[in-house]
Amino acid sequence: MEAHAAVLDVLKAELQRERDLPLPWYDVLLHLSEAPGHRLRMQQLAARLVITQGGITRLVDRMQAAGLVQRASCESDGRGAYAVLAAEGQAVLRDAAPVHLRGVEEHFLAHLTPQEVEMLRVAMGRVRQANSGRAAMEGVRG
Amino acid sequence: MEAHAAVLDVLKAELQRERDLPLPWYDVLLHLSEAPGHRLRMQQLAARLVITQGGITRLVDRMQAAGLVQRASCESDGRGAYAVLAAEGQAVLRDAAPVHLRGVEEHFLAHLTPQEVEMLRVAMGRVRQANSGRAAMEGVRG
DNA sequence: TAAGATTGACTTGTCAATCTTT
DNA sequence: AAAGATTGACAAGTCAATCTTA
Repeated sequence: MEAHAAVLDVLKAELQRERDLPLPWYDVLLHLSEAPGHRLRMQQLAARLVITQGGITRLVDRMQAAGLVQRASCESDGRGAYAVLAAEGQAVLRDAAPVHLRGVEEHFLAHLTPQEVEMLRVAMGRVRQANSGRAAMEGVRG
Repeated sequence: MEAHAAVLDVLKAELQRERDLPLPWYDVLLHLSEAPGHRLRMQQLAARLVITQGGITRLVDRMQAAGLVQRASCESDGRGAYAVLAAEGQAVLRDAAPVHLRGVEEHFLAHLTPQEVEMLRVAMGRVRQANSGRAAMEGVRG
């Protein structure tokens, strides 16, 4: 827990200082850029960032106001909405990615052996899988 | 990152639901109970929780209002203040610990082999050490 | 009736300024 | 002058209620 918090604080401060970009914004841009059509449903995005529905609405609000993403309605489901990567968002991501990737390398990966990295990848994937979506199920036990 | 967020959300929700206790409060109680004299300077506590000075002041404020901790002045340094574990806080910790420990076992450790756990412990200790206190140093590079 | 998204009220933490003591 | 703690103003998320569409 402490390692996670410490690394994140460093990466967050670095991205903020060198590119004036909050880490959650980077995360949104990255996920959108990897998605087909550079777009994701609000729910999908919320799940990937592990935040709530209300949270993703407000986050996308701010990024839309800054011109980094746009909203688009969903043809197949009138209730749904897409968050779409804007051109400006793509540019910002391209600009920030090297900084962040170097940060991850320098402040995290550099302290681990390749074996540790691989084990971490596999083990954490297992943990993530087992716990995804569990917080939502209030009274459920098991 | 996603594994961390997912596990934490589950543990947080569990502790809140079954013992009506926020996870940061548990963390404070735990650190105080392990400290000599059941007390820690505000700074020490902030460092362990990886939050800011202002943040720890407010957190201790709330827990003091709830009767779980007390404040005490420091004899050796008139500027300093201690957060001290109160009797009620000790009771709350005793009551909540089994729930949380079972949660950690069930939602985290159960998905890892003993080898993975040990490697994680060592590797993350290294990462934590390398990154502790780095976020505070604004312009420093290296 | 339920699901997806949004909004209002609120909680909790951050940052920068301030106060006290060293 | 600097360090430890606190405070005011603010940022960003949560929860529960609401609106629209399925």
